[in-house]
Amino acid sequence: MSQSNIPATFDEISDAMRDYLAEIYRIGRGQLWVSTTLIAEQLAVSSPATVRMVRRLQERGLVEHLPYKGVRLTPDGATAALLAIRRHRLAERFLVDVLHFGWHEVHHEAEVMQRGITAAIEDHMDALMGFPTTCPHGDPIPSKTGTMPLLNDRPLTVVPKDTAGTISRVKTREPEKLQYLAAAGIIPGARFALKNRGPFNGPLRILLNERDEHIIGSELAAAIWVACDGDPSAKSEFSGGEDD
Amino acid sequence: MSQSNIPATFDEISDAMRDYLAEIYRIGRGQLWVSTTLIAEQLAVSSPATVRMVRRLQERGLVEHLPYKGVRLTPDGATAALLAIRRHRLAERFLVDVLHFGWHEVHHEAEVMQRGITAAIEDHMDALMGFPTTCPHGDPIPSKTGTMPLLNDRPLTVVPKDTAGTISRVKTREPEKLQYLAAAGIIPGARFALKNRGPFNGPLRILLNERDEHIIGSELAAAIWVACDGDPSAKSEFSGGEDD
DNA sequence: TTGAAAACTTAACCGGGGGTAAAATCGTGA
DNA sequence: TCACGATTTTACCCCCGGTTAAGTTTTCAA
Repeated sequence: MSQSNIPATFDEISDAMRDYLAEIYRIGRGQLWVSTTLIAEQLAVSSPATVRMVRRLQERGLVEHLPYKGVRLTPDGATAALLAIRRHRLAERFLVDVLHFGWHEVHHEAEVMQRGITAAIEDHMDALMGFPTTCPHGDPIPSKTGTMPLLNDRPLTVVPKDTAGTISRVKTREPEKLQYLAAAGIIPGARFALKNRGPFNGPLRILLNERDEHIIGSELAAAIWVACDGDPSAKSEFSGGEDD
Repeated sequence: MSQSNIPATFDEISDAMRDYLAEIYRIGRGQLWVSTTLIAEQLAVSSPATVRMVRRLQERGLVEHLPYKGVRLTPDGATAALLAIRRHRLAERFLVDVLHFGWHEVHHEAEVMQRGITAAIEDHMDALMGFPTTCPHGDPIPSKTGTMPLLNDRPLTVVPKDTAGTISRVKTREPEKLQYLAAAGIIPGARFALKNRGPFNGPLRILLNERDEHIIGSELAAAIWVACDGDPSAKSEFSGGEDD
């Protein structure tokens, strides 16, 4: 019963509510208590707006709120959040694959585009693209039933020297960084091998696709997440993702 | 100056305002005085809601309102209306050509989809489809500068016997009719020749694409608009279109 | 331990967009 | 010409989602 009314909830709430839920999921990875002020900052609205919205979401049973402590998604809230994130990531994928946008410009466009996606349009987009499993930046696309595939990946910055694997995600929204990375070929799916690591968070030297060598500063490296060869391919505590 | 601020106006108004402007254009073909009650009926809202919106649009210089007489678009209002209609018809075309919807189901979907179209997305969609000039039902798509191409066509019901030409538009939103017509091949672009006309608004007999014969009742025929061979190819007082 | 700063919430207000009920106006037939 | 019915507008109400200003509560450092 809780299973069957899940899509109903999603359709009955406003775009703004979906935005808040998705942001709460993003910040707290679907589980943690999240501060209202942080939500407000991320959504670029005032704190009072957030507090009032949190109360509305609580009345609908989508979040729990402990005043002065934080907000946490209920199971229903998490499902709604995941369906919202699904639309966003599908939209990003669509903008890149079908409408030929650059991956650095899709975040904002997708935010607007989301509002124009009905269930039917979502299904047609999904089918046209062959049921993609990730957004252009590598973040997994939640299923239609509201479950998030888990990736077992980590930031390049914590990978030991002489490890090889595959670029899994690029966790930044900054267009300049995204453009630079795309030009360098550092995109999800590319093969990498970590050759060297400078001291004190120094630059990393990687071999890309067994061909090109790149030197990457730590700021950029922190945005690059990778799946290392030999690691099991699921279950990660970083599953939620910071972007999108 | 009035030319250059036209897109600015369009971006500064709400989705609801665009809906009202498009509806006023549709009813009055961009020129006539339109009753607030009629607008309300078409948009399925109350009269007071319409009157209040008309006041807002007037404050922005997009309509003129003579109380108890009616509403008329200003040049700026007409331009904004045409840009809204452009988005709607592009969305319909996109849903049919790219997302493989049936033409009978796109009207409502396009209404929602409109809200998610930015200027950039509009341009990419337009280019991907090769800059289409009509929506799937044959209505012309206004240009980016807000001008409506004129079609010189008329309802099949007023065409004389033994005339040949091309189906130009199908002016109905009823899914059943649209499905029937599509199955019969009566779609914009198809060739027709009017063979016979029954008395007293009786059924019409047409030859389609020089191959198939169809008998069409007057109700259906009223929805079929055609361009007859030999007619000049522009300038029509029916230019605005009743649907979409 | 306590008091100031920071974090968070409440209160009060605004505009957009929807509704109903009642008043105003228009047009027309007696 | 005048009164009645239909059309249209005004007056008030609702909720949503945003704001700033003014409290609370918590935290942290002296």
